[in-house]
Amino acid sequence: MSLRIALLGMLAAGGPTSGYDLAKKFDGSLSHVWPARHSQIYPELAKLAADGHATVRDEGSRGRKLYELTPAGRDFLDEWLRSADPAPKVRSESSLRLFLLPLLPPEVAVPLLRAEASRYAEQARVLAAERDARQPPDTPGRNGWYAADLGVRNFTAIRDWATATADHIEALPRSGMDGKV
Amino acid sequence: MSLRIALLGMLAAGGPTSGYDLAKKFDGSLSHVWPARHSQIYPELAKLAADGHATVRDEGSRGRKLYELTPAGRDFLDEWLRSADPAPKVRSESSLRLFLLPLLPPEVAVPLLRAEASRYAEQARVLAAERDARQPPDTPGRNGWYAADLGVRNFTAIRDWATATADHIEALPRSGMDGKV
DNA sequence: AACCTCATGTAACGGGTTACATGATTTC
DNA sequence: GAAATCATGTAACCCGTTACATGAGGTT
Repeated sequence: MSLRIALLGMLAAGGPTSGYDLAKKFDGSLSHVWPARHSQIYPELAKLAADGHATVRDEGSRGRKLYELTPAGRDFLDEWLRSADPAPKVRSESSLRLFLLPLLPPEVAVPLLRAEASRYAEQARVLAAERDARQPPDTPGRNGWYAADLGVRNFTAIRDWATATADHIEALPRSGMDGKV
Repeated sequence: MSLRIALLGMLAAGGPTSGYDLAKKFDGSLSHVWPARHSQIYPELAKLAADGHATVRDEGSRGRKLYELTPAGRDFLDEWLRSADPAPKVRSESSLRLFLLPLLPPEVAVPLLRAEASRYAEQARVLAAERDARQPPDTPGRNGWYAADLGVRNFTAIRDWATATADHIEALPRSGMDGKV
């Protein structure tokens, strides 16, 4: 379901869009939330059209197809957004790694945590620049300012955790057990 | 790969464990990072044993099998933790929803954002209590304090975003366009 | 005896990734 | 005219979810 929602959302936010351009969004801002490849996007767009949630508005050059959201698609999207799933699923390989890094011996874990901290700081910096390039929206939902702001806050929180955790491990008295077990 | 890593990590952190008990962890703290069901865990544990990354140390009553990490499994885990993937994948249905909420008309979006803010505040509160019940570890990697702390920071960041976004939308001058487009 | 929890497994299906495949247009 | 980019699609495989299935041991 989520891929469908993400596609409808992009069509709602950006107007008529081709599969090719949607794929670029899924490789950019959306990649931090719900990544997808063109091989998945094209078939899903076809299903969207079959279900009446989108229509092909134009066929441009090179076989380019512009998909447009239908009222039914918009309703479907709105309904999904209104009804909160109490236990939505998260699957994050990066958090899994952060989760487990403290298992390594301190002299290995600390530098890795510091490296992660600066990677996330950098990602936050880049996203913040993107966010600030767009000015804060005066029509809500337009132009992805809020989405970028969410990303910045997430990256910053992770950077803070990595720094605090590295500091904390570093401050521990050395034991002989090397963090094994 | 990630399921395997998560299993090895849990075996590294908790010593010999049964599939049944591992499944409970994947339903608890790990559910925010890498959820998994027993139907996926049991076959993967069998593969782990087949690949020499874990062994069945004991068979208890009721067919209970205690899996133990082997040195090869530990090496495999360490190697994975040391080598950072520059673009690790995240898939989060909840963030997707937050991402798209500002598409709704302000009078709908603002209450939903406030509801999300209090849900995340509550989640942060619960996790913080769990974290503080365990004291900060004096052996790194033990007892999941760092993991819980990461969760708290994430939830808090999202709550802050939802609040700030609701405030921001609320402060906008009313336009006639209802956030559609 | 009935019921609950512990404990492990399998099978069918759906969603996602990687790789394969093709052709049109633009740029050098 | 060669190469890069635009643009769409399909197929095989892997991973994850839901549902089905079974039995042991403890509780009332």
